Amino acid sequence: MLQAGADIDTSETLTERQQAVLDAALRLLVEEGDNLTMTAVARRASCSKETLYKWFGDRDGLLTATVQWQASKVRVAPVDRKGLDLASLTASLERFASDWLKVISSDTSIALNRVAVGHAGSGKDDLGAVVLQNGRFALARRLKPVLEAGRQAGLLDFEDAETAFRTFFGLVGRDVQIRLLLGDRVELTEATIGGDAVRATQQFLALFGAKTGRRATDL
Amino acid sequence: MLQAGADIDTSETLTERQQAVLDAALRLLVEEGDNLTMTAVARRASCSKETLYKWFGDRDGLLTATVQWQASKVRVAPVDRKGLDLASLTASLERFASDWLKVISSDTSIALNRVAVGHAGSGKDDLGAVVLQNGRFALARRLKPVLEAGRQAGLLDFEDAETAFRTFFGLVGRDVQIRLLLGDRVELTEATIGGDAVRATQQFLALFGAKTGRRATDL
DNA sequence: TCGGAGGCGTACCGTACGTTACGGTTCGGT
DNA sequence: ACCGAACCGTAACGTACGGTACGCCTCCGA
Repeated sequence: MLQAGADIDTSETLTERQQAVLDAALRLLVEEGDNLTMTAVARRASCSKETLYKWFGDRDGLLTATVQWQASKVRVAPVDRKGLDLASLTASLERFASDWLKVISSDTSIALNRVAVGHAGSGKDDLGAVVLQNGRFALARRLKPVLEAGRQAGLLDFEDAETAFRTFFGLVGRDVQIRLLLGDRVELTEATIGGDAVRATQQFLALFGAKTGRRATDL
Repeated sequence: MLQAGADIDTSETLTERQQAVLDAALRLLVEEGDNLTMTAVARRASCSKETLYKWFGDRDGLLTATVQWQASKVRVAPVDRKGLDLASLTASLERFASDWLKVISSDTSIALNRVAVGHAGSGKDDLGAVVLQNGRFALARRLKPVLEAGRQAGLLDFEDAETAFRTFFGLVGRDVQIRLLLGDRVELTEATIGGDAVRATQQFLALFGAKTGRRATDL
């Protein structure tokens, strides 16, 4: 399952300067992809290579630090589940879907996923694990409580929250992420994202909504 | 949309020997990922580097040739749509889902997608386009006629075949592909694949099936 | 005022790898 | 038997880049 300690805080023990360096590295990563050089990072960050190596060990260390730094920036607050009715549940789901689509279509997410996928092949570091933890698994951790609350409120009907989540994930993402990663220019405006969010939510409610007392299957 | 001439036949104008070389390169690609060297390919294929460069130009040429060679091997026959009823439609959809899951979880597919994703960042070649054409878009081309036939037979109800296909795609794949690409060890046995195939098909039919005259939304 | 720590810039080293060059060998055609 | 083309194996070249060493500057505490 590869959940091995990949979500350590790591947000602190980073001085201002180091964060600035990592931001520069991140920007460069978005522009250049995995073929960014230590020299380029040093130049962009206006620091010396020696400092890079002292702080981050080696190239892989810098990369993982960069990925974790970006991950630590997107921590969001959990949703409140008081007074849950169908409208608020729907709104929550739509918001999750919309946020998620915005994230995976952002330049930095695409760049980060690209390098992580590339590195996942020859397992020198665990960039893939880090990205997974702060991407797909973080989303699950945040969404599952909402789903459980919806079930307890009698609005949703499912047996396994994990399965329900994965279906929602599929309905929202569809082919978007792989197409973006492979370089396809998918047009994702605010409008289409919003439309996809409500569509996915409606489809999810059609499959797992409990109000009619009938559902498709959950197997 | 990036459909630019990426599905040229390219299956011929390849001598036996060249195909063997590409097979060796493919095997090496699965083992080593994108950090395979020309020397390694030459050694594995028992040919000289000079030959590699004469045949394929440069490293990128060899890589694209390899990807296209693999793509040309998976051409499958279209499904027959005579005598379509709910049972046969269901079977077709389940078969598509099952085949698709088997493909994306195969070692070679994962390796190919990894290098394509990696190369999609710095666009020197169009590996991403090739993979996309022979992956996601090829599946769409094969599945859409089935969906259309299902609609004409009064079994399915949707407005846009593309949208319906993308939903099916999402229901089948969910988070599997990105997790595999990122190095997560997803357990995909024959049994789970089969189960996922029927689950996705049932969910799809629940959303787009026309028999009850009611569908969720198609937006 | 001074000394040392931290950090910048840069030159340098070693190596891996893409690419080229070259001698030797096989093989089909004449 | 001979010629040339295709090809194998390998050596060699050039370069890019990861990693290190060093000189100099700045700042800060004593």
